[in-house]
Amino acid sequence: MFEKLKESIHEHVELTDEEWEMCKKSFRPKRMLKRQFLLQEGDVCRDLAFVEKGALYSYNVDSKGNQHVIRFAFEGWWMANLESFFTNTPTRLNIEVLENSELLILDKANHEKLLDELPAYERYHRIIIQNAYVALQQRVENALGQTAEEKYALLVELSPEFLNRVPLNLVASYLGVSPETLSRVRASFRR
Amino acid sequence: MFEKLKESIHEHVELTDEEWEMCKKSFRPKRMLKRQFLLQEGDVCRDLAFVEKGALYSYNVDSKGNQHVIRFAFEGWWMANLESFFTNTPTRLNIEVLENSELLILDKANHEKLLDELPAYERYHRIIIQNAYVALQQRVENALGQTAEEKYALLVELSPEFLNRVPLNLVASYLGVSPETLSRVRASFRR
DNA sequence: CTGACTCCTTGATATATATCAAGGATTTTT
DNA sequence: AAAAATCCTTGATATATATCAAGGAGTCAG
Repeated sequence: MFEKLKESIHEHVELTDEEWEMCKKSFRPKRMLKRQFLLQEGDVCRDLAFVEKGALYSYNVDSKGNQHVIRFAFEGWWMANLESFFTNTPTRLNIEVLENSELLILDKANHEKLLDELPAYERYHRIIIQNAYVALQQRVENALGQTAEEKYALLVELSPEFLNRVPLNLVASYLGVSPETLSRVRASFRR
Repeated sequence: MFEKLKESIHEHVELTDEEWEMCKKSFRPKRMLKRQFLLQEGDVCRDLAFVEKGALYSYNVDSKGNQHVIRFAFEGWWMANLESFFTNTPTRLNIEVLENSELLILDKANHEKLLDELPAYERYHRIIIQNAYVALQQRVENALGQTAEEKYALLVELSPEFLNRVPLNLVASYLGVSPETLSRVRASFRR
């Protein structure tokens, strides 16, 4: 139930057994079904979610009602809307369950307690957020000035796992192209 | 010479006078002129740069030779390529000086020393990177599914200071539109 | 098992933006 | 002071992609 979390933490920092126990106790397991919302637009994000099993995605809805996927999260990944979480403001993003999932939920009070009491957790969290920043910057780099075909080629190269687990209309949205355009690009790749 | 840095740190954490002295000593002041490179594609990024005065921007160059601006940095901001910095791999980004600048340079060894020896610095750095992540995510949200006009409107609302200090061809690049399109959008805003 | 729903693709057409070209104003360099 | 370079805008044309429409295959719910 905490395997992936333990693995993730140990990949970056070392915890004593007591520290690990304290850490574990701070999380609340939560099972969610496909299509359920972890977070909805207008709410304040009060938790960080770690994905033990399953998949989530975050998206916003524009003024015309179109969804735009910001991010996916699979096993071993964290998901939240950090802006809302840190500033206590209503979120503009929705977080929805893509596959039935087992999550570990860390609320703000426990997060801050761990930051105060476990220096290793502060370091772990800094590293996680650094890595998230780097991934997001790569996403920006891969989008600017690229054609739909170039975007798809980069996705195939860097994150082929998306294509196995995510419906293509969500992949298209994540890339910033229409589902029809993505279909045409995929067809041209098969030639 | 360290005013903005002190201000930035004190905005988030408290340092004793000794801690501040230790911190100050870790930075190396550097003056740079407009058009000089702080970092060039292919090099490994070995420093973090804090902007005391002036402006920088980072960009990549695509296969057709077009520049795509990823980020600007003004007084009080940090600039680096974090991917290269953390992984010791050659950078795909260039960092160039937009206005004559006074920078405070923190190399990796000093950065890690501060992380190890000053818990307040680790906390400060975590907060800085969190804020950077939030800003970058907002950039992604403001780009997906938006027309050129919507992108410009959001920029005017959220970062009007860019328009005062940055040539419009770089603003256009940052927004992912051509300079001509940006001109047309601006003309329609004046009506 | 059947009907409803979801997912994906393809064709036809519309459109937002890129590209190419040109010129004027301002700034920088000599 | 003059020449060169940079910055910005506008006009004309090209094109990548969106949009609308339709249909087939697979999955899910009843």
